[in-house]
Amino acid sequence: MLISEFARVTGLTRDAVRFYARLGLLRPQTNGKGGRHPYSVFTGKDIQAAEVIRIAQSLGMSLKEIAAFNEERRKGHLTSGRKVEIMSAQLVGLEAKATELEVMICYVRAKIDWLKGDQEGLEPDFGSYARDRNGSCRVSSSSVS
Amino acid sequence: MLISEFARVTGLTRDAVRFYARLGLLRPQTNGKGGRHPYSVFTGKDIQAAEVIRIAQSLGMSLKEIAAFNEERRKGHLTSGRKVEIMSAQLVGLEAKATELEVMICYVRAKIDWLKGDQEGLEPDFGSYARDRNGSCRVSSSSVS
DNA sequence: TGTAACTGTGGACCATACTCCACAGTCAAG
DNA sequence: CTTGACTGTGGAGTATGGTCCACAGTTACA
Repeated sequence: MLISEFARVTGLTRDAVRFYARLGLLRPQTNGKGGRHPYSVFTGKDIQAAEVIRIAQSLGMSLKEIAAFNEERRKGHLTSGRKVEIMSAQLVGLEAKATELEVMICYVRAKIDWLKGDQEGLEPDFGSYARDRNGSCRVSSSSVS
Repeated sequence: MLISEFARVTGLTRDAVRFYARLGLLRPQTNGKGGRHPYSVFTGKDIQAAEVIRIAQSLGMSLKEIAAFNEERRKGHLTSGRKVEIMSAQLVGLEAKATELEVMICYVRAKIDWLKGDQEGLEPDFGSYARDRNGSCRVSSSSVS
C-alpha cells in the first residue's frame, strides 16, 4: 500500500510516517514507480511496526530508543546470544516500568477507596507506596512531615 | 530546604526545579528570606511530588497532564464524588497502559525464549500479542503476510 | 492528451521539556 | 563590612517530535 492508505490505517499523518521513515523506524520498500522520487510501499510488517512505535512511545520511550532497539534487532551480524542480551536489557527496563506503573495504580486505587469511604483514616500517601512495593498493594505504615 | 538541596536529593537540576515550579507542578513555600525575590522552601511533600512527576513522566505523561491531575486534586471546591470520577479516569488510563506494557513484556519474553531455543518454530510476531491479550502471555495463532 | 489525485523534497514553523547564561539581589561567616 | 556562596529573573538556545506548506514530478483515468 502507498503512504496515504498506510497513514489512514495506522492513524498517523503522512508527515509523521515520512518522519519515522527518515529516522529509520519504518523501512518501506519501493516498487519501480515514482521516477526520481520513488514511491514508498508499506506492508503488514510496517503496520505492526507502527503499532509497536505507538505503544513504546506511550510508555515513555523516545523515537531514538525505539530506533536503536529496532536497529539492533535488524543487524544480522549479531550473534543470537548478543540479541538475547539486548532484549533482556529491554525486558529489565520494561519490567521496571511495570513496577512503577503498579505502584501508581495502587496509589490511585487507594486514594479512590479513601475518597469513597468516609475519609476516616489517613489520606493515602504516595511516599509509602513509592518505597515499599513488596506485595500487591500492601502499604507501609510510615508517614511524612 | 532551599532549592540546591532539594535539587540534590531529587536528582533534578535547579533549572528543572524552577521550571516545574513555574508550571505549578511544585509549590514551594517562602520563608521571609530573599527580599524582593523570596527564596523557595521545599519540604518532604515536594520530594514526593517530584517522585510522582518522575514516574508519571517515565510512563509517558506530559508535564501538562501531570499538572492538570495535581490541579484537580488540589481544588477544594470539588466534591468528593467528582474527585473519585477524575481519579477513576486516571486509573483507567493507567490500567490501559499497564495492559500495553504487559503485551510488550510478553512479546519480548517470547522473543528471548525463541532466540534461546533453536529458533525452530515461528519467530514471535508482535501482531498476535497486540490483538489478543486475554491471558497472561497467551498467544493467538494468527500470522501476518 | 489532459487533468485530478497522488507522490516526494526541502524548509519553515510549532510545542514540549528542559539547559545555559548573565546579571543582580541576599545571606552568613569571619 | 567584606566576601563568597547562595538566591531569583529574564532571555536565549537545544533536542525531540512532529506539522504545515509550496513546489514539482508521477500516475491513472477519461
